[in-house]
Amino acid sequence: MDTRVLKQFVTLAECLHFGRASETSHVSPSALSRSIRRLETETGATLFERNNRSVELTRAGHLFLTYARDALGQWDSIQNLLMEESGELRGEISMYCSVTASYSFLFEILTRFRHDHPHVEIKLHTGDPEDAVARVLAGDEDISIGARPGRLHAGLAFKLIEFSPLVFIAAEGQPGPDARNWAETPMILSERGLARRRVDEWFRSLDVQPRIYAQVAGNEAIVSMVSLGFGVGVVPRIVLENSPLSDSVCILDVKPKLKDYEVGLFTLEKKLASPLISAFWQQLK
Amino acid sequence: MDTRVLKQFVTLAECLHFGRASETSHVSPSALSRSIRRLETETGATLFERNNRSVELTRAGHLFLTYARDALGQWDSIQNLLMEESGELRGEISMYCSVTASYSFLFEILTRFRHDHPHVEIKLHTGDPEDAVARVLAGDEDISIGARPGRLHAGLAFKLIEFSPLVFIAAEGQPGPDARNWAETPMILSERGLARRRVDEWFRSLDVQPRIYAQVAGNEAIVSMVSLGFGVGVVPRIVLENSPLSDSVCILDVKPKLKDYEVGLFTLEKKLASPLISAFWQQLK
DNA sequence: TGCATATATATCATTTTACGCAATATTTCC
DNA sequence: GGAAATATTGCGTAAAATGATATATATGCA
Repeated sequence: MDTRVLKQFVTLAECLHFGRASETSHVSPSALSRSIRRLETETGATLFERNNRSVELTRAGHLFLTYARDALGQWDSIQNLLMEESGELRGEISMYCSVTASYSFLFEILTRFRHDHPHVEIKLHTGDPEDAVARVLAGDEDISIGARPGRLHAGLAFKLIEFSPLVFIAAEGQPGPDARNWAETPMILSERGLARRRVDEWFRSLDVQPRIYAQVAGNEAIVSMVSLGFGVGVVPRIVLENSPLSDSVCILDVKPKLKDYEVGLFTLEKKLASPLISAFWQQLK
Repeated sequence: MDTRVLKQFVTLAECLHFGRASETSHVSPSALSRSIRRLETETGATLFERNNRSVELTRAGHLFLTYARDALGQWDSIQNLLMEESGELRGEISMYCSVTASYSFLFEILTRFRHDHPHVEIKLHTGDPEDAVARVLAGDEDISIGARPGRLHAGLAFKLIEFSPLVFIAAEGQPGPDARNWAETPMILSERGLARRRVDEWFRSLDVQPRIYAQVAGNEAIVSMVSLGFGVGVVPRIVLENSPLSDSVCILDVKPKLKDYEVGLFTLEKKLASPLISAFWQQLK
């Protein structure tokens, strides 16, 4: 069965933009354009009212969207049903995590999972772990790995893997923490996200205006810059433990300590109904 | 959307025979075999338990069959819904009738219908009109043309087009009916069907054992043989009216007359729910 | 047991279909 | 009025599906 066209249609109906929709669907814009056109000739209805500047669902398009969502849901259901029937899981899970995560615990998790369910394919995407929650919420990924934020978004499920202290690091051979003048220390920080918020708060509590040398995305980049002596950075300790540069930096004994990262898995609660996601989820712990 | 594979699956599930199923689906056996296999790898379940001698639905196959029927039904529904929405009919109707029917009233009917609904394709199959009812009942065709049988099968809808007398014909220049000795007249009759039953009954009422020269399928063949002087035949008059051989034969004034044929359209009552079939049906009258 | 038949599947050449890239046309914004 | 954005089309290529034929295997019958 060919569900791709239906998925493409739904994607386009949701973002109303051929370029973005084609990207999400992993096809070229021209291919998407032709798929939609084929669908339209096949149904005999115009599904999108579009000119070169805007895309809108027609009345018929709305009707078809309801159908498409339904049909895709039922296809999923029968897949799951047959899966249960055979007792063997099949399908695909998309994951998102940082490079560090993929090197450390993910490797072990995936090895075990692959052994138990050899027919489930894992599509792994790596990137800034600060996007972990957003990507799952947006539906871009089934599961992601990241740090638990203070408040969990409604409908979001979280499973703790381990605690990892958020530590200050400096290049090997820097002056000790007591001698440090924070207002003049060049800092290498995340552009955004949980780590950045915690550090900002930390400086506020000390009533110090930090001197920010660089704002970067991704913890690995922070370690690199710190090891080169550009300044002091803040990363989860687990990043250090998996970094080839860990010998070039040292952890500073800073007071007060930053709150530990709670590293774990995110997924949408509703996705736990899927046997695949559920199996992955259950296996942990 | 690709519904062909699902249709093929349902067909196979119903007849449990690759050869016949492939014929019904208008593909080669090898293509069907591969389609099913693809479906099986895709779902990860064995849908048919088969060796070179028998085909059976597995448990998973039954589940999938339910799904497939449902999915096809919903696809039909959305097609119909969009059709109503646009007010323009699209799709395909399969028809079955005799060559004579296609030459006579069908031409006019189709011309009109095609004008009103240019996007509806008519797949016309011709053959022995005695099969008209059976083919519709078997689901091979949406609509067929033939003579109304004495009792209408349950669920079968019939719409009268016109009455046509069932007449005895002989080659031009044969002796008149009064002089005829029925027991010795070579008869050219249908192998089976309504005409044959009526003729058999007619002979029985005369208490005569007919001398059957040939039994053929198709009224056109009867006219041919009669015109060549092989004997006396019985056909609906409409066949004569559309036959290039009509000048070579003459109608015998036989008593008692056979009951008129009620020529008309057949379809399944449930198919009248489809906008396409319904439109075709409504247009007549 | 062995041969003929039926029938699902594998092989291979061919046709059909889908795709991506680049070019095009059209709309909107400045 | 020009520039940027963006859906679409043409065209060459790659992939997929198909049909004809061959093959393997199971069944029935002598």
